[in-house]
Amino acid sequence: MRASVPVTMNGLKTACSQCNLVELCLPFGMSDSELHQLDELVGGRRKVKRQQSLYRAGDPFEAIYAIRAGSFKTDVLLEDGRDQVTGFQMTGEILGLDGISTESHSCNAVALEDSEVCVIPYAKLEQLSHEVEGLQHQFHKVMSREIVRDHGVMMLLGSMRAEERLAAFLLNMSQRFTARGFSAAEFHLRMTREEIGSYLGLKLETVSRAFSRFQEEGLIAVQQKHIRLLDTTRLRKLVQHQTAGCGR
Amino acid sequence: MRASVPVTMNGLKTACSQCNLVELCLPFGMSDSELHQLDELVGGRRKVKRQQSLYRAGDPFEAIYAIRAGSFKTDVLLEDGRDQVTGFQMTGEILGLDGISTESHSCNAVALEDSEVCVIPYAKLEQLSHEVEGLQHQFHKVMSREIVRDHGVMMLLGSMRAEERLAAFLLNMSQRFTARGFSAAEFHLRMTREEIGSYLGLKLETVSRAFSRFQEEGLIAVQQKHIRLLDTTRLRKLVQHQTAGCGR
DNA sequence: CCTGCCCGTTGATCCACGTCAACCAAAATA
DNA sequence: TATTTTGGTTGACGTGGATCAACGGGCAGG
Repeated sequence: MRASVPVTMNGLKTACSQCNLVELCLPFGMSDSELHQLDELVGGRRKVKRQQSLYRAGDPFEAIYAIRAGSFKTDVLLEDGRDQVTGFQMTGEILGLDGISTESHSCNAVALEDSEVCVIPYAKLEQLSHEVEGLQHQFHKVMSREIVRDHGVMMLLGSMRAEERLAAFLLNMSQRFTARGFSAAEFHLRMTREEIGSYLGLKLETVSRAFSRFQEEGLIAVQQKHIRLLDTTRLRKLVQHQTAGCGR
Repeated sequence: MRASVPVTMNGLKTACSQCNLVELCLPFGMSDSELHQLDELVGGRRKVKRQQSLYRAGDPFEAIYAIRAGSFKTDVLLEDGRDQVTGFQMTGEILGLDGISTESHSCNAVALEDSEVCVIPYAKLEQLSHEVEGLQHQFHKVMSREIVRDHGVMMLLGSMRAEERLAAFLLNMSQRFTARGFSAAEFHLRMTREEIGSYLGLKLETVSRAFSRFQEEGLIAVQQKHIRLLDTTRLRKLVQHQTAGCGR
């Protein structure tokens, strides 16, 4: 072991090569030597307290962010007050990609709990992409993944019914917790029913009712924000096919 | 004028520097000298007949495509047959970005009319991005724009009512036709009511009724797929605020 | 301990949109 | 020309989820 292990404190230099989130984050799949070249990438860290914004719609775009700890939601809002949660982000995921197109952010990123991010100055990313074979490609993959994910949400919003949407949401969360080494069957949601509803295009009451219904049916066990998945097979069936019969 | 102007035929080399869509397409904003470096970018052209696929979900990803002429829709489908149109694309717009993440396409791209695309081999794009200052950035912008667009659609699907969605759709089409030098107030839709409905998360009957209602109210004139916008101000108001009163 | 606030649950009612069905026009085919 | 097919419109009716409203539990602060 080396002496100079990066310390988790504001302002201190962060090294991707020393980070245990590397498997989930931007440098995923890069070689060891490439990884060391990336140690220049992160400009610093930033802590964001629960309910605070990492950035807001309209803010000038300067950097993208990799979540080191905690979780976020992103949302857009219309002048009339209506808003829409466009995504929930967990450790290792990248925030801020929306800002590249107009050089200013088009949504708000709000911490769902006390969190910390790595600040990746966009100019530095572009520059390093020229030098480090593999970074460019990896970054493209991250952006492309975001597009594919958004298409999935569009599918969900455009052609699924309430319970199908919630089932899809729960399975997605489960899968992402699993990827982070947590239990696939038992987890703690950091967002409120209203936020889930906004994301799924439903009212909070509908979300609550769907939770209750799933519980009645023995699909899950709900205790506040703590969720246990009891029958993922049936949950999966629910997403793709509708409860049963109905054929078409 | 030079003699060697590129000819619009299959297999013939296409040069971005000679293309009149440059303002709308990937090379937007690049300098003349950069533009000439891009003449290597396009691998060739491909004609796609109406109703035919440019690529299908699952196809291996090799290239992205710039639309030279015509228009496309992209859609995803669930095993149970439900499908969702995720977007409509016009000349100058880029198709295929979804394929980068998994190295295989995640949706279908279908021509809405006889169309032609420039094939941009992805490997060549990555390579040229290293050499041509500006191409990388421009490409990032294109991807980011797609993400922002998708968020807009999520907003629409998640928190707007039928007529608001259609109004937003019409205004968006108008704006894109304008950018291409066509009339802002009068245009021809290439897609069916069902495809519009799928995109907007509505049934075709609902789309049809909304068209009729807009016509009754003097907002638009509809004649089959030919649309004339008569009162864009009220259309815009409809999108953001709901018809009138109703407060919250 | 009590108090207040936020969040979630549940019930009753309403309505926007889906569903089902008939019909028609335009376009494709013969 | 008649004939089928495809896409669009319109009406009648049903329903999933929104809305409105009451209530309750967890938790922070006094």
